[in-house]
Amino acid sequence: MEKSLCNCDNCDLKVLFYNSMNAEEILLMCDKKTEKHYEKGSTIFQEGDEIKDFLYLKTGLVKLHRNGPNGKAQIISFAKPLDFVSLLSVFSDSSYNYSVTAIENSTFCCFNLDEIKQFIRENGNFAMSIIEKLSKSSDKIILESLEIRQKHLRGRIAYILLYFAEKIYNNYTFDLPVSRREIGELISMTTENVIRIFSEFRKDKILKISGHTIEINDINKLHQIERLG
Amino acid sequence: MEKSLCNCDNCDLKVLFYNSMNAEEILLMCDKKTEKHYEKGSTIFQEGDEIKDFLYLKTGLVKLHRNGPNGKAQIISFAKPLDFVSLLSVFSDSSYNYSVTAIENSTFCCFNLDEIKQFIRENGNFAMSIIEKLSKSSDKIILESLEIRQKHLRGRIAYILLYFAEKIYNNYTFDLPVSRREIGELISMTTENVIRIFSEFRKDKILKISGHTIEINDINKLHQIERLG
DNA sequence: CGCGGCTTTGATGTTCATCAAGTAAAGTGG
DNA sequence: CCACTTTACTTGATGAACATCAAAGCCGCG
Repeated sequence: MEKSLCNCDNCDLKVLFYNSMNAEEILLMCDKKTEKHYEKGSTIFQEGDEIKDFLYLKTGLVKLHRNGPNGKAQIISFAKPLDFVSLLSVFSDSSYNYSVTAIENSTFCCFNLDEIKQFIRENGNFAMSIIEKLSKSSDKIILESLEIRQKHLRGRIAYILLYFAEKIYNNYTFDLPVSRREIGELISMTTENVIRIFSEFRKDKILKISGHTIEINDINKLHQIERLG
Repeated sequence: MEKSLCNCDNCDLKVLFYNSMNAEEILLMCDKKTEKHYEKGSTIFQEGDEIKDFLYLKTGLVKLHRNGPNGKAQIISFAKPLDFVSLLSVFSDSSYNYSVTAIENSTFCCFNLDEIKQFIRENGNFAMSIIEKLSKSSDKIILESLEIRQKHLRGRIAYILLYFAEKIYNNYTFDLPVSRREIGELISMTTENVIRIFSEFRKDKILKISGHTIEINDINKLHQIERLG
């Protein structure tokens, strides 16, 4: 959790985030920003923590998760670089109603939330950018959750495999960054059934599996299962 | 779908929506606003329609819904007065990715979206109000969807009954504004099972049912089922 | 009156969670 | 480095939860 000033010259966020700022404003913002690094497996914040920062994932991969009232763990979403992480809660509550944990070593850009809010008030274009980004992020999570609710288990597994391949790694061969249990927590099914359906897909020659390494062999069939399952 | 200028003096939205405006700005906004009335059952807009307006539900009850890729209908959420209806899509897309239909006779306050966006740029406090409202609405929908995914059918029915009683009608006796099929579409289960579990709850003396009129007799038990089911 | 949509119940089979038991892999302390 | 513990993975058997199919009654509406 070392802290250091960010070198904004090489910062990918600039294009997106600083769209609406002039050079002077960028410098100002840059000065107030810190970078924080988290090791794989470490907790960024927990359900119930007070919201003081506005966080933006620069590198790595994290999971947003919570505990249901029945005690069952549930993963809300994964976030990859340039996704908001401060999404839910941040503008609607004073404390987080979900936790964030690093799945891979991750770096955050970290702003003071009050300063961000102040800047929203002062800079209309920045406000619109935030609204658009926030809106897109929410839409995506809502749509994904609705889709998963309509799918059978096979469809859900197809969905998550294509998600990793096409949205996260841009490659039909990849290393699963999460356990079978975590996949179950994300798409609302038991660990055993995650494994069972992986095996089915392997037997049907749709996948090659060795440990956490997945190779999707029959992309069309997987897409078909995803759509109809 | 009659149009008329809104009488802002008696408008409930003023407190919430115009929080950040001075008297002059309110008058300006008021001038540009129209009210639209929709009869029960009529369509406000459909999936794919271009987004030109910013809509706010003043009176009535509507459903936000969509069609899954498999062709199955799905209700995303109900919206009651003072809820945003222009929520999903509006700031993130150029066309709606869901439809809105009136469940009860409904009246909307209707603004031009571009003018709203312009006002967001010009008025920082208004921007923050919009962000907070948008954020709260999204959070609610996301959380509800996550909760439903973890519940068994009995828990889902308990959930939706308590939702109508406590969130919509503020009364443990109420008329269901929707069909059994629509309830199924909202909480992802078949019409038959909605009916079956209604019957179970009736046999267990938790409910009295006659047609669309529901009376919740055992509130504690229903809450318990909602939590653990 | 007849048609279509909503409601209800029962019978049936599929999908899925749970339980159990075993193997493999990964971390821990001596 | 090895014994030990824990956690992850895997498969099978079983029963519960759920969807589907079928049939019938009800009601509103043209």
